[in-house]
Amino acid sequence: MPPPNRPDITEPCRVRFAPSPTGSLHVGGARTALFNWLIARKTGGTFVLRMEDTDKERSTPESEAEILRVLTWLGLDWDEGPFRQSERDDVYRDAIRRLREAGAVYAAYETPEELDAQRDAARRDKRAPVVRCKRDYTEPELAAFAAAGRTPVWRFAVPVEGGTVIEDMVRGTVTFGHGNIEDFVVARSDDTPTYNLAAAVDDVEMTISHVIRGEDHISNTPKQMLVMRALGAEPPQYAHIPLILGADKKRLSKRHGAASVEEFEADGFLAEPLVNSLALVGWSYDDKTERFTLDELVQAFSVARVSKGGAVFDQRKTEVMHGRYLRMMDPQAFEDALVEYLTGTGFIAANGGAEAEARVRRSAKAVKGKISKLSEYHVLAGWLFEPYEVDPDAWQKITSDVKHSIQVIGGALGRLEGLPEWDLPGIKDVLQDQLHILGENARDFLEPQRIAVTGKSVSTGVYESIELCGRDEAITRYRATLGRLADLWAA
RNA sequence: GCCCCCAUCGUCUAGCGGCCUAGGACACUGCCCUUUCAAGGCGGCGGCACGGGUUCGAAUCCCGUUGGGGGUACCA
Repeated sequence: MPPPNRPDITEPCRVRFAPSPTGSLHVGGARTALFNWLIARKTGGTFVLRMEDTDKERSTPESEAEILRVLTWLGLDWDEGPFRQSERDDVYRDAIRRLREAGAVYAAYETPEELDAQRDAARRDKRAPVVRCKRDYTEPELAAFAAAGRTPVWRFAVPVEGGTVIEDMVRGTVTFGHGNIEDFVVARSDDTPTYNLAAAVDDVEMTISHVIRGEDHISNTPKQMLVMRALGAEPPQYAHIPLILGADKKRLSKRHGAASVEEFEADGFLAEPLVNSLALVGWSYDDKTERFTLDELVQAFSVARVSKGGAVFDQRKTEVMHGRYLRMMDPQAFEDALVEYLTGTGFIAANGGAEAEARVRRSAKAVKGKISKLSEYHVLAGWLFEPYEVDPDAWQKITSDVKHSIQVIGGALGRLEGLPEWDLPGIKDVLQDQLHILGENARDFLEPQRIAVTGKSVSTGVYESIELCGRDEAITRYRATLGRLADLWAA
């Protein structure tokens, strides 16, 4: 579409998705992965997957497995990796060694208290709370530290002058003055690398051409660029995409409801329409088009059209779009997806296995026209699996005008009993005819029928429900309802 | 506090100096439907944060204010 006046990626690129395996895949993370994947596929580039698990406390193999699983479920396949930073220690060690040789880093022995004091003092002075550590220890001092078992961290010696500028593909030129960047730690006292070191080294080492990541990383970017340059490498291009927000405009998190892809999956969302919705958070194609298949997204996506501002994730809209997707799906594909979902939730097993599956399959068509996510199946068709019972709210509706209900339900029952063939067209014919005879409007006539056969005020379509219920059961239900109504009328 | 970013209907957005009396989608709402409810169709409500510039002309460019967000660790 009308290409905005912003840089784009058109050449085959090497991009990466680098989550830390500390939980399930977040909607925000999924969207970052998606944007990277899309641009890789669009340009014929390479999508690299890298686990940033340098935090041994919080990283778990379960989380990694879950992230891989969800990425696969979403349809985002990777070309290289998953690499694990925890397995690349030698790479970082070597980088730190080179940094030391170049004089770009120094050993720092400050205690946490000393660091706090330094930052507090700066804050009181209304200056940036940056840490600059002592570098000119004497031999005896160093010997004393060693004797006391104190091991240093290695800090990057940030230049005192100047600044680092990012030519960001979505934000434009962003400059950070070196005076505001502290001498950040690149290696912990136990010799393990920190995020800023590992990420910088890996992006260089994996020859990443474009780093597309959340805006929350933008203040790390100058640090990583400094590391890269000290290592004699040119930084890649950067594109910092806006954060996904909750309704309160804060970064989307679990307290906003469903915040992980896993939760959407469990709630009966399908991957393709979910990806469609995810793509539309912080990106748009033009002033109208909103429906995209995965392939269409690959064609249409461009980083030049990524928006700058944070975007509230509208779950309601996601659901509505999802419902439309379901309605337009191939009937057989929908049926299979439904069965797969209900098998996964244990619904089918809990309701008798094969027999229940057959019933689900028979009801799929009727459900398809109204459902917006698969977890709603039980709302529409749950009655098919339960003993007949009229819900209180439905009973209230039907008894607000008992006489009318008896007339309408009784009339329909008579016609249904006389049906030679129990099929949808026949049921429809006969009920519509009855509707004519009674001179009713559809709503007043059909509502009681729904309740008579399903016991619910919300369900699959009336005609479909009657058909699905089966002749004997439907007639039994009609008679039961009519009986109760008659008792009420007599009283 | 300090650094960085952002700012069009409630929400997601189109818009890049005149096509804007600001377009679409979701939500909300009214009506229609002898296939009814949470389906569908047709309408309606609703926005350029504010103040200064620049310009013949600004939602679009510049400055400031206000508001929101992110960062500020031996987390990533």
